[in-house]
Amino acid sequence: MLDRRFIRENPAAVQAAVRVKGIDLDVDELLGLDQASRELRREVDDANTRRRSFAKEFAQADEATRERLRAEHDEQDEHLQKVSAELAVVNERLQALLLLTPMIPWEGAPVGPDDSANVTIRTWGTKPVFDFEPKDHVELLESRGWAEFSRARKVAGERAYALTGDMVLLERALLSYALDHLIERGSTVISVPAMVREEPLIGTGQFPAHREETYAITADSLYLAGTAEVALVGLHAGEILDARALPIRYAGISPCFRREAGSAGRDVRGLLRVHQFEKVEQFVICAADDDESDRWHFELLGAAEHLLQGLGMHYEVVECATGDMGAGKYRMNDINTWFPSLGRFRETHSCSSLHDWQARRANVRYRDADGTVRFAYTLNNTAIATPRLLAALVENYQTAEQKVRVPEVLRPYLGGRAEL
RNA sequence: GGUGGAGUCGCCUAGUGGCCGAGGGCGCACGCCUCGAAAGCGUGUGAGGGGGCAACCUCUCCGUGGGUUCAAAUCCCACCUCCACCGCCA
Repeated sequence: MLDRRFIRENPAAVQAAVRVKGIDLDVDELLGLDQASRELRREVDDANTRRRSFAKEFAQADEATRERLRAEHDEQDEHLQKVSAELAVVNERLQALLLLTPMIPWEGAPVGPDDSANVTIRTWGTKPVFDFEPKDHVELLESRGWAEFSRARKVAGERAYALTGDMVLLERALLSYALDHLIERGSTVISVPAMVREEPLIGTGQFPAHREETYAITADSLYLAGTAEVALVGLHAGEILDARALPIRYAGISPCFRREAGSAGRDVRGLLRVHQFEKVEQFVICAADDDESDRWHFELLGAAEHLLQGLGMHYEVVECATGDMGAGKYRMNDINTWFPSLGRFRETHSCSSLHDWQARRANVRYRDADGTVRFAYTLNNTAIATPRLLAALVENYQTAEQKVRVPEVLRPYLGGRAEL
């Protein structure tokens, strides 16, 4: 969400952002509503001023005068009611449009409608070379008895899965590896609610634009969050933080739920796109400073790369295009990890800077050293999302004997085992 | 699921219809005092919006949303959260 004043003063920049991000938003309507809202507000304010002085007068009047005043009041009150109602209508529509306003993207972001316009900015490592016919993760897991797919789908429908035996341990190892590394880098580990209210979903930006991607628990007016980010933003919603408390750095772990409504029929096989997964998410709330935000962006990205390098996984980092990054993002870098079975990279991480777009929605502020209250900046990045990364891992580390070699960094979490 | 209590400007608190357009204390900031500090004294100290070149004027917010009233922190209704107890329970 953008600042109303900013929109008023920079309509062309907002228009441009709407265009390159492919947002369905009528900026002219927004500007008109902003103007109308301010005019009506002025009228309501004036009416309230009169109402208040009227009450004073009434309190001091004698009974006869009061009778006369009551009649006057009805007229005034009617006007106030009418204007207030008009203002409420305008504000409701205005707020709905404001929630759709996009962050102005970084000027270096490739302009394009979707991820086809993303640009690879570096790659790390090399493709694994196999002297046998490698299996994809589904074949491998099934042949080793490491997963249940059709049985799980009997229980929970399409995209459901159950990990078995060593796969459970390997997944847990991946998560532990990520948590331990993020602690070392200075984050606070935190496990957060996966069931959340509507407010934090609006706060992060999932709602209203992506409502259909979220599971609703209607009986309790709760939703299943698609990422720990929702709770992490929500934790500090409405707060005015002390500048000395910043940056706040979290490593949040939670189950994540996604309806994948927009991807129906795609990647239905295996573990690539599932409705329920586990994720360690990096999240930062920092001061409203572009340079500082950039530093954290690369710190988060660096942490994710470090984890992948430790695992010895071949990956590429891409600069995401304006149409791919989402409304709230200032800048987004995805990391795509190599999947031998696909013969290509596939998104496993996403690092985003949102500047104050998210903090403004969630009302996360801080008091600067000079006493000024500002909206904070927020950033987030995947550390480990599994089972997608787990699938990549087993595909990359499979042997001719259908075993899986364990990367050095994970062995401490698996009782020192070098092979599964 | 049930019963009872509570939610006020960072923290604690006063406030049961108009004097609240919210008082006090703590904390914090600045000043005086001091060689320096502490103590003491003094001054200031919530957020958001609108108008004005400006000093300034003005509106909204006492958990949230409605309602009653000329007038609501205060009365009524619903909800949220916290605390205590009862029931159930991994």
